[in-house]
Order: sequence, then C-alpha cells, then structure tokens
Amino acid sequence: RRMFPTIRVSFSGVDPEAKYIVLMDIVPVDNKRYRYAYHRSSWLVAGKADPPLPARLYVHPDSPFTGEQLLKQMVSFEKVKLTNNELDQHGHIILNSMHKYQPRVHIIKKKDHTASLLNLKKIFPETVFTAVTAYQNQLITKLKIDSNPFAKGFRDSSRLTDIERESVESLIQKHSYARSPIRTYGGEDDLGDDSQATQSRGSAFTTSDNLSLSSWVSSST
Amino acid sequence: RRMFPTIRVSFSGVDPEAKYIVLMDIVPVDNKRYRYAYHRSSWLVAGKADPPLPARLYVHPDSPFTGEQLLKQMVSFEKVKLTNNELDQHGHIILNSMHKYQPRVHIIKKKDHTASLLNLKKIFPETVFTAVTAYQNQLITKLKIDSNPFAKGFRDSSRLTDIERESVESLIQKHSYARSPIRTYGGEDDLGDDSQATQSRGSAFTTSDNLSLSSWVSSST
DNA sequence: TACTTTTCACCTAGGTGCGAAGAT
DNA sequence: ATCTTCGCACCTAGGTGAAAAGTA
Repeated sequence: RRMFPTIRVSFSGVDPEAKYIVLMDIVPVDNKRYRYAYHRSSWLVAGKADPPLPARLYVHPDSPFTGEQLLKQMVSFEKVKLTNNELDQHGHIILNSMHKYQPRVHIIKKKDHTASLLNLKKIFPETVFTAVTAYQNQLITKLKIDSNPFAKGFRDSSRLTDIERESVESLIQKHSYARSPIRTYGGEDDLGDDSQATQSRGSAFTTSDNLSLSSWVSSST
Repeated sequence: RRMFPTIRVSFSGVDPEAKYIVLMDIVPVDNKRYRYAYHRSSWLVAGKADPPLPARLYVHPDSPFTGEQLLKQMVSFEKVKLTNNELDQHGHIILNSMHKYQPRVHIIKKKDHTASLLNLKKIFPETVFTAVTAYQNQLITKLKIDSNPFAKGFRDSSRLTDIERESVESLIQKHSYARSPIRTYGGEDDLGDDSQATQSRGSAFTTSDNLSLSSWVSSST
C-alpha cells in the first residue's frame, strides 16, 4: 500500500541546465525488532531484526528532471508503495513489519557524454517510522483518518481535538528519542546540511501489500 | 473530453540508443463545414470552414522515449483531450465542431550536443473523423457505448448485432470516400510508407470540453 | 431547426480503515 | 496472545452518454 503521509522535497543549488534522477529508498534504522506496549503507549525492543529483505529503489516516475524543474516544483513521493511480501512482483519497496526504518532521498546528476554519476543522499530524521500491518495506537489511526482524503469515510466527528494533537506530538517525540542516536544502520555515508535537498513536508506512515503496515513520525513544518 | 477510440502506434527502424519525442497534432482535412443528413445517414458539405483555431500539439507524456522503449512498447494516446473552447487553458487540442480532421503522429529524434532535430510525420488516413458536440448517428453511439469501458452503464442488451457491425463498416466507408482525395489541407509534407510509424490501432472518435464532440472512423486492425 | 451547454446517474480505477478469520 | 490476511463498505478522482435547457 501507499506510504502516507507523503514525503515531499524541494531542491536548491542544482544546475538548471543539467538532468537529474531523483529516487527514494528506505533503510533499517537499527538491527532490532519491536513490539508495542499498549499500557505505556511506546515501542519496546523485542529482539534482533528479522533477516534483511531485498533492497529496492523507488525512482521517481517524473525522472529525469531538468534542474530547472527541480528549482520550480516540489517533488512528491505520493505513489511510493510498501509491502511486506518478499516475493513482490510489483517493484514495491519491501519492509519487515515491526521494524524501524529511515526513508532517504537521492539525487543523481546525469553527466553528459559519460556514464559517471554524482549521487547525493539526504535523510530527514523526522521521517523515521515503524512498519506495521495494523495500527498499534488509536491516536495514529485518528491522525491518519483525519489527514488522508481516502479515509474520509471514517471521519465520524472524530476529527482530532487540540488535546489529541498535543498527544500525537508527544508520541512522535517518544518515537524519535527511542531510536538509535546518530548513525544509519548499514554504515553508508550521509550528507550534511550542505545537501541539495533542503525541505521536507509530511512524513512516512506506511502500509503494505494486502495488509496494512503503518507507524508514525513527525509532520514537522 | 478524451479522444476515443484511442490511437495507438508502434515503431520500427529507430535507433535503440537515441532519444525521441513523440507527439500528436490534429489538422483540418479540408476547408469545409459539414452537416449531417439523417435521412441519408451521411455528411454533406454545409459551406466554408469556420475561422481556424489556435493549433496545439499533444506531446506524449512519456516523452522522451529511448529508441529501445519504442521498439518494445506500443505508444498509446489515450489521454489526448479535445475541446471546442478556443480560450481553453488546459492545453487541450482545440477543434471546430462539424469540421473534418486528420490526427497526425510525429516522432522527433533528439540529436546529442546540438539543438537540431529530425522530425518525421505519419498519417493514418483511417483515423480521419468529424468533430461533433452530439452524436449524429445512433449506430456510432452504440459502437462507442459498446467499446468504451466508461460507458458500460448504457449497455442494456444494446450490444451491437452482426448486422449493425456491417452497417458501421458501411458508414465508415461512406465517411472515408466523402473526404477530399489525397492531400492534407494545409499543404504540409507527409511521409510515405517508409515512415517509422508503422502501425495504428483504433481511431479517432472524439469529444470536447464541457460538451461532447464526436465523429467516426475506422477501427482498422 | 440545428446545434451547444449543463447537469447528472452510472460507470472505471483505485486508496482508506474495519473487522472477521487465519496463522503461529 | 500477537500479529497477518482477506473481503468489504466507503471514499477520491475522473470518464461515459442521456436529457433538459440554452442559443441563435
């Protein structure tokens, strides 16, 4: 199923004349499996991670972009789909349920006349999420029903109250602090703030194939 | 509204390594206005054409294609939209109702390192059609209801009978013979059969903006 | 009379969480 | 007990011709 909320990114500092490929992948945050403690409303470590799944890239369907396009428009990843089916034939990104993940946005400059590439990578830490097949927390469910147009059918006056919005913020804080501190699992290099990807909006709730992964994360800014 | 049936084209003889832009435009077949003679089931000339409308190109949204893609996949123009509103802001192709038109498919090879272009043009005469805001013939209506999935709601056992199918063929013959013989109005050069566009499927019924243009044409293999 | 415009019921296509049923 | 799967009602989004109303 689709990843929701949608990750949207805008770019600066690109060459308007050059061509760029923009893509997303999603990497494990740590080597742990999680379970949800209802009475504490928080995620607890529940052992080592399950075996890693085939890594897949989501190349943005509007690629290649001209630098000019990237400076003008926001790039939206609304069509990214997630699954927990390791045999998936649809090209969706494959995740383990009950594991913590970090989406990453990559931008690759197409060098003319050669095959060489420049690949920049950008992480928005506020988009870390935990994949699930069923929502573990009623507030998250409510938040998603509130914000996803396709879930309008479930809005029975259950729009989030101000108090609930505060609770959501606190949940997000907890989820954020609970993850391992700095390094992305997998040991690949991140970009600093000089990266070309400068803005994100929305974040990475999720979903899967026939089932329904989810999680939570900030909707910073 | 969308042009239906959809024009689909496949290509041969292209360079798999090169990049190509594929596009469609629709040009007047002659300088005449038509009206429909119900009792004779045929189009009659009804005077000189109305003033020409702004010419527009429909660049296929999957452009640019690699030659490799063109050799593999059929290119479908299902999303082409037509209108009779000369002030249209949506980029749709603008046509005069009750006039006869010829869709054309163009393929442009992008030359590396230069701005120069090679533009080839291909006409499928069986896709000539007359634009309308309301269908003029019950058989055409039935044919479209029969073949367009979005019109399924109007299929009340009214599927075309074998006899009706024959009548449709004869209508198409009549429409075809009625148009001016060889030259496309506007005097631009056509390609011969050595063109790179080698196959069409379906044809050019139509439709417009808030209204409903239509017409008929062959569905030659 | 001969079109053109507008609105609408009825479709296709596909994104939601729900809840019963299944799996371990 | 704790997830995962599946079918479903309910949405969004938008493509149909019918038919009533408008235009000239």
